Amino acid sequence: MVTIKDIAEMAKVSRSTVSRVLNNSGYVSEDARMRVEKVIEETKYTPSQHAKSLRTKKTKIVGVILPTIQTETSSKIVTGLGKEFSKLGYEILLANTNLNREKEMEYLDLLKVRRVDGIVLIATNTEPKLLEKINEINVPLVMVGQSIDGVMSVTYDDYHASRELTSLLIDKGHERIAFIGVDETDQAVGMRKKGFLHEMAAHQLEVSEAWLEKGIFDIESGHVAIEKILSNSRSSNKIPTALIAVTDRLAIGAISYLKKQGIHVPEDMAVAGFGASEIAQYLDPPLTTVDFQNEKAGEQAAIQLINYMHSKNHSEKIVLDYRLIERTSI
Amino acid sequence: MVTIKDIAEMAKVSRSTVSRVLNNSGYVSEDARMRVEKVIEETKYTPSQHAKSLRTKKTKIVGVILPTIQTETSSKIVTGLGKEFSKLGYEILLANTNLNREKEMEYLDLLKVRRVDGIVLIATNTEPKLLEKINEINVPLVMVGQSIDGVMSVTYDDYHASRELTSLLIDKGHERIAFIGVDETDQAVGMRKKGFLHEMAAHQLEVSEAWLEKGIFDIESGHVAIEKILSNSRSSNKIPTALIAVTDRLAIGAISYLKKQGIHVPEDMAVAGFGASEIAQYLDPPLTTVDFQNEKAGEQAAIQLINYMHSKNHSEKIVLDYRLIERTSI
DNA sequence: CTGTTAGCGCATTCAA
DNA sequence: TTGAATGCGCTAACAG
Repeated sequence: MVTIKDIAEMAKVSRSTVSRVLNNSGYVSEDARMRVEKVIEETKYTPSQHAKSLRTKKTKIVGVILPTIQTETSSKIVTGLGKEFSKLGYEILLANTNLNREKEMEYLDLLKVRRVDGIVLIATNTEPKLLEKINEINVPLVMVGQSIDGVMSVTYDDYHASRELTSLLIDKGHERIAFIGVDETDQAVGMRKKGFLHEMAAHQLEVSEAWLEKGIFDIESGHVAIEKILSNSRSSNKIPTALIAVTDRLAIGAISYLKKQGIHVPEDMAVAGFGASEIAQYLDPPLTTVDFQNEKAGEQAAIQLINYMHSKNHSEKIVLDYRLIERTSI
Repeated sequence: MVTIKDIAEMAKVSRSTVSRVLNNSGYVSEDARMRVEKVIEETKYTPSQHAKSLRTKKTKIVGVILPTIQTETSSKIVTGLGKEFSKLGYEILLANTNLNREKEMEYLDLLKVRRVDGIVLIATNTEPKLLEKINEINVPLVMVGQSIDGVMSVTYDDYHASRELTSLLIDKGHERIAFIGVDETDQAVGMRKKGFLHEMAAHQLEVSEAWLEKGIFDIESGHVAIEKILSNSRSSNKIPTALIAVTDRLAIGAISYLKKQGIHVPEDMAVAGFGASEIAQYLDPPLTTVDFQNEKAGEQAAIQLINYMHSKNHSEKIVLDYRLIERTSI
């Protein structure tokens, strides 16, 4: 591999001069610059970013830890991150935990070893051990989707979005509303449940335990959850007339089951989700959902991290706006 | 930042010894090892991968260039790649071109600058300029989804999958089949069209130009394409009874339009796609599609690249099997 | 405007 | 079993 030394010799200048033309820094005579550029062109020389990083202490790499890349949420966030980071010449080192929480910790260490300039953590929990590790590695870090005290973050307004969605359903005359949530260690998504419960309470509407189920983040579990809800509530004869699922995928799974059972959406049961997945509008019926602007979240997180790394002004916590998308599934 | 030198001093040994315990190489007395490990633990020392790379000429990073992360195809491939690479301690540097072809070239250079050990290119074209650049940078590289002579690759059997799908439709009595393709520079997807045309020809079935349209890789353009096909063919009174779209998303867009027009699927028009997207089975009606096993493609590509990098046996070209998934949309 | 020098953090001879 | 010395490829004073 050809190095800066080779270029220097071939162009009959010193390595410093080559470095100068490489980085456009300091004075270089037109003559010298030309010679150097010519040699670089001829040899197809590409400087080693590693050697450079070793000197400058900047890698221009940011690590992105995520639970899975196979959701629209994650991929949109990553797209947003990429847009902003690439503007400044940062590249993304991907750390996919595949929903394995221990790996979240491992990757934090690993990214430190890689000397990334910063880390974006698309987290699924807010356990104390996580905060501990974050402090230990001492690398600029921003969380997306979850929030911990003392850590920069970009989050969604899950709570109010959920209240508003619930309110919308109530306005439409629904009094028995079912809810499919997820594991409670996900605090952010937990706020969707809280918002739902509060809004119901605010309207003096009771929520039966029979209407509350949990799924994981796939379509199939939406299917399973609504099945349980129906069987739970059939005995009490209090069958819900509406359903809120914390993700579009859960909602899709639920709708699929309902259709198979001959239960019409929205006539027999209104259904709404969260996430504004691309597919939502093409479903039959089109799905009511909440747009959390994931791509924008990614962009904001990138900007926030960049500002921090460059010690510019940066906000500690950013809470993004949401947008209710009402469609005919309710 | 604490370095190997600090550790050496604190443990009262030389840097070489620290290096030895770090890499488990050479002889180290139990006593010395203990002291070093203790200090490492206390100081939370993490060795710099950059300095290490500079010496060893190995970065343990592979670059992945892709057109967009926001498709199931890409994200599944990346998941597959991640699985295999992480087993060997390789990390993934993500290079998202956002469908910008010039960036494909730029990233090839950039990854060279980063001294990645290898590159996975999820390509959308096979232009000569691309091959030129690949040869120029001279970094181990494997393509996924497309194939060029002299470049390692993992591809799908687009051609036969398409023929088989077409054949299935013909068996079901369809004689007028429409086809939504994409830009022809995508050779791989182009084979799906070729397979379709060949199978039709093999059955002496004519294909009207009016039934051939193109979309891009989103749902909306499926919508638009089928609209055109219908208006094209209405005049000739040869309205197709079936439709093949080269991706599930195109098919979904088409179905959405058909439903709005009161055209029933599959009674009035059978519809099939490619890609086996997760959503396909939950559609109404469930979509017939072709599973190309993208995650496996990612795994295979990773294995292939790793073998090449370690100069083990590796196959030049891998063609993956497909699986036809027949559902009630046809 | 340019070259000399030093050193980033580490692995790897070579001697001891 | 250990340490001293060297250099990976580059940037950044500093002196000229």
